[in-house]
Amino acid sequence: MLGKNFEPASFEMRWYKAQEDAGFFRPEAAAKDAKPFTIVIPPPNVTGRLHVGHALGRTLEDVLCRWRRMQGRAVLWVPGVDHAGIATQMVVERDLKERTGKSRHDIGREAFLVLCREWAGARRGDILNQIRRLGSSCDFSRVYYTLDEPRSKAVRHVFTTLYHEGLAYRAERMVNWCPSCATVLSDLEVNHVESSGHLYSIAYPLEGAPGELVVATTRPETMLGDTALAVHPDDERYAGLDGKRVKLPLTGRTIPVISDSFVDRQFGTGVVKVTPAHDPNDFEAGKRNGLESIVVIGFDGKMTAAAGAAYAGLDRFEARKKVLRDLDAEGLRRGEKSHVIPLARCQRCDTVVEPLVSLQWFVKAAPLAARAVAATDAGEPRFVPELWKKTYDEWMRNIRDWCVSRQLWWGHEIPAWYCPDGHVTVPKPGAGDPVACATCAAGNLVRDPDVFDTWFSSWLMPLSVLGWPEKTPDFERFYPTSVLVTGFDILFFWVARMIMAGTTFDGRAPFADVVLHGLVRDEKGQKMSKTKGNVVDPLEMCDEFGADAVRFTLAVLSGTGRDLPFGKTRVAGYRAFATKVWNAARFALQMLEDGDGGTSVPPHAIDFASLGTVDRWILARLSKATADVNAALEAYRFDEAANALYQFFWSDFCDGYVEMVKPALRGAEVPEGEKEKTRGVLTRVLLDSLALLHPFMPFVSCEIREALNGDGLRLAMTKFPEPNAEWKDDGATEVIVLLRAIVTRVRNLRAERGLPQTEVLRLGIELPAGPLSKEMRRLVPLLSHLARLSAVEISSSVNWPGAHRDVVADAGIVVQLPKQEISSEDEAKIRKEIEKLQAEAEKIRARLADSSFLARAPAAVVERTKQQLEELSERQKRLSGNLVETTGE
RNA sequence: GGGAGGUUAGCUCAGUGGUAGAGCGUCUGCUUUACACGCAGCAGGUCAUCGGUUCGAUCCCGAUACCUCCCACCA
Repeated sequence: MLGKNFEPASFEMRWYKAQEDAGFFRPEAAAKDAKPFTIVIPPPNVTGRLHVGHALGRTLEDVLCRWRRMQGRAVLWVPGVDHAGIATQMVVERDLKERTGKSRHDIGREAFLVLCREWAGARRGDILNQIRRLGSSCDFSRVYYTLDEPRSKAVRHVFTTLYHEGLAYRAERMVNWCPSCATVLSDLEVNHVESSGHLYSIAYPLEGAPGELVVATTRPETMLGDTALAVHPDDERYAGLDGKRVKLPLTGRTIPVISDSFVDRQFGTGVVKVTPAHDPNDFEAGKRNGLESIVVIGFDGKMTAAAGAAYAGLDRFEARKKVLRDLDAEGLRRGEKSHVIPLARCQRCDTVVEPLVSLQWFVKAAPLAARAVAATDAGEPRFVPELWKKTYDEWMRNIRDWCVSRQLWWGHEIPAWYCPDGHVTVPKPGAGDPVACATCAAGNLVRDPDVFDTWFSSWLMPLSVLGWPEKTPDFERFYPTSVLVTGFDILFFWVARMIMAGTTFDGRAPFADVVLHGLVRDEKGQKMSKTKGNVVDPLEMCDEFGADAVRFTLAVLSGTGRDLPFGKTRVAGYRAFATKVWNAARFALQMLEDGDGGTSVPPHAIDFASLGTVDRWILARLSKATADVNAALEAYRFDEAANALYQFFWSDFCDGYVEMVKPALRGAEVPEGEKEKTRGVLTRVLLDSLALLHPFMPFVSCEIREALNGDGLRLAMTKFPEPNAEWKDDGATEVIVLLRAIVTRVRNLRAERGLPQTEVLRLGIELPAGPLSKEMRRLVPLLSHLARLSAVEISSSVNWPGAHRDVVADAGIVVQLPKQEISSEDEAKIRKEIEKLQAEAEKIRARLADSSFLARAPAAVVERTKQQLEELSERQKRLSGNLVETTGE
């Protein structure tokens, strides 16, 4: 029996545990020869707490997994956790500092790694339990961790393979350096933010001649490392300057003027200062022109000794101020103006990234991208929604090499060794650590102190999670995976790279489909952020409204564009739906009890043809809803599936069927056999609805089913409903639709005329003789009950003088109202309605008078248009009649 | 600078080449023995603007305006 109040917290976790304990979440629960369905969870960071973005992804994945599982597939949904290199290291470092005041350098690498391992170990279970709280049916016997042994093997295998194929290389390049994180970053980890800055004009006096060259720069502090000025070769303003020298202010050095076509003559003065050590453009220009490179900013973001004694040790931004002051003092400033500059900032700590030259490991991306694009062009994987393929293609086309080394301690160590002479030794795939240099056979090798970018383990995910490069049984059976569900924000970081890895190392795309969902925002559409204080905690929402409601809400919202406006009021709205389901079940239980004193369930076998109209109608609707839900899920339209369910259950089942069936179930005069049949249908519709609902609401569906037939647990493994071709009855549908429309019109009329809802009326329905009229006549008692009618007359024409006349669908209706006179207000309303109908009719008449319309439009459309006109005219005529008669005009 | 997307009811958004939809909200009635997290009903939209294609356009095409987002080493 279900309690009067719907309290999800009282049963949700109980059902989760029962399902997990029963082993349902393991693929072994399915038949041996079942077709696999595989999803790998995008691993949340160990340091993190589950946020709404995760909740969305896990919900959509769980809907798919539970749905496929009910269809009999061998579902493997692998959960996992990411070691999150830089994020974890920073958290542990901060914690260490707070506790002991020490830095990681104070305690050393080994001791620090111990702390990281402890930290991650302590956190790992939390995030997994948070995933459980949502109801996610992952196979927790197969949890992966991106820094565990199998994953390390895969990482090493991939890197060594790439190296020996010439696709991984070590090079000195200008890279993105974060002085605060003290590591290099890949291009993707840098955000370009437009910010207002200044463009400063600085004079460089000519050497050995009067005059000066004025350059415009946004970074005056780098001038200390200038090794040339550059002008465009075709710029007449500066013709003949090539080869001359200028004095570099503040340094005492002189530098040459060179010509190079990379200079934009339109920008600034057309003269560019060249700082090969601190600007990517200048780095290239320096190489082209054989210029010296002077490093004046160090990896700590402070000026180096090479910047001169006056500046050494100064922070780069302090140095900028001092350079400007000093230039002022020397009278070499030539003005400044505001200038919008795209500043590169560290994604993690927001520090301004410094372009610096450094020796790092890179992966040659173009060949990998080519393989990936070849696969996606062939539809492997398919993008959902498709438009993301464009973005992906665009990025792939312009892909640049991936810097994969990081100057961190926490992560996968790079399997590269160096001998005293600096030769690089990378073992062959599958080989152990080298003992001697591959080039010179020297013995004392030193391992590269750096670790890999976290994404360098993530991009192997579907492969490594299933045991690759070993040919494990799981890999053989479950790879490639079925679908990847994730946010579009990591399309490049992760999705694109996984496709590259899959197509390169295995030859197949790692998943058949990739579903990219939007980003969850707050209810007003604002981005959630701690500083704004608008962060919604999905776990708190689960506690307050139930995980079922949270999941349903996320599923419904997932269809909307790029943003999902999520918040309390919305979740509360869908909790109301869960409550509705709960109460409908309580009603059904009462009805079933009334039958023979216990909650026995009538046999499932339903003899469709022998059923009453209402029963046939709801089964037809159920079949349709079932088809819609299945089709929507096939297309990853979670919103459509959820809405179809919501609409069917609430409008058709509760508001329609249940209300129509009450008199039949309660009426003393109804034969027990009929009641029994209806109880059978009621039960069947409810059970099927629970099954349809289960992927979205895996808890309340079980709880109710348990009360209904004592078999709640098995719901997770019950066959997912299929549309039933036999449950189709257009006649029943037509008459019920008409009946409901008539009921609405009568109720509406009462409200319009200010009659109490309890006022009993007489109704005439004008229908031509035929099956519809016959069916309707059979439903008179039901109609009378629903619309509160004292008498109903059905015939091809009903002539009740003074009665109100109207049209509903194809039927004319005639209502005897107690008050003949209508208020002026109502009269105005009717007149307005008539005017609307007239205008509409005019438009249609014009269309029908148009010879080209008649000639070119399909016959069916013309026919329908004519019908429309008739209906409009009929309704207009009837409504007008009401006015004439009642006002005596 | 390059690219993608958006503009539909008060709000958040679906949607279709042939008389505009949902949820929430507003309003009006209702203790109708499953449910006020409810029932019943009403109201509310020249589908951003201007052109074009079409018998017909909210939907297709082009332009404009405004808004988002992504990518990008030009001082």
